[in-house]
Amino acid sequence: MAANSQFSMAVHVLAILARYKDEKIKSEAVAGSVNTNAVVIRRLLGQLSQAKLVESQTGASGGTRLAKCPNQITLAEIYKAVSCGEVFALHGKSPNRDCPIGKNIEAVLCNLQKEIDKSVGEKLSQYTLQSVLEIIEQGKV
Amino acid sequence: MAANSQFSMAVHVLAILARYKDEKIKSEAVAGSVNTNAVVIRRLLGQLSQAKLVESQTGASGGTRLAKCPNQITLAEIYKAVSCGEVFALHGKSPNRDCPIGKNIEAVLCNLQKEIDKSVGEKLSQYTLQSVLEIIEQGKV
DNA sequence: TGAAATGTAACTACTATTGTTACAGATATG
DNA sequence: CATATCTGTAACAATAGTAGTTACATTTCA
Repeated sequence: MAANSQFSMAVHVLAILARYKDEKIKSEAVAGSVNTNAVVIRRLLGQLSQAKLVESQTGASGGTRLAKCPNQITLAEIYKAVSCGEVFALHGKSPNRDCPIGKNIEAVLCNLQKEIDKSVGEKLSQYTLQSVLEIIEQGKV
Repeated sequence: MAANSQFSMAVHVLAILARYKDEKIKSEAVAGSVNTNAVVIRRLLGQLSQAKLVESQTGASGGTRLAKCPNQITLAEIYKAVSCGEVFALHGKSPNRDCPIGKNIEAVLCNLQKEIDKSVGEKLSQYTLQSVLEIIEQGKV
């Protein structure tokens, strides 16, 4: 259970907030749907809050709600907010610069990485939270 | 150093094999360029061998060479061969099916995951090992 | 036969994620 | 104002995946 599922959880959490967007939702309630611990949810909400996607209120009768309309939040923003990192990682250690390949491979891979990330971002921006919610509520995929 | 850099290493390794494609290269030599241990390279070559991208020969004067021409190997094949997994992971625990969102979110995310993976695959198939090698050898990116 | 190479198992070290407990701080409400 | 309630966050354990390393069986050439 070490694979990064923050994006999945984030979409789940935001879909709940979108579904009940006139209410402030408690982290405990969200945790019940996601089936995890409330602290895990609050950690995630912290990232989404920094990205200005949600607003939280502390204290009694506090909770969290969306900071923007569901149709103004794209999946790309969510992905970026939880910074899942890159699709693939570069070398841990630097390649040997005495080798003609090792000398230049990093720059090439780095550019490729950017290109892939951009491509993922473009695909994800085709969906808004609203559109995802609608698909979920229709119950058909 | 826990991030998955197998794809990066695989491209590096295959670029070397492509650069010297008339010779059998020893894992020790490849490890020298990648700046890692020869066993790490052999593990990687094992995956590439299963994907029929390389051929290895055991024994004295053994080594590894490409099983196909560099212009017949796309980065998508390489990515698939080292199975970096998906761009994002689904929930670890199953969501609560008593919640209208939790009930359907998995199917939606699963479909989205497939779509993103397909999009990455399409982008990666735009590049062949040959084209990457040329970029590397030009020394400019 | 022996040297040299791959293939692979086993182990350690490191890192990231998740889950959990604990508690400080904020706030609505009686 | 006092208290119950909720968020924010620190600290720690458990789990798992990657990389690095050692060791050794197996294969093959000379």
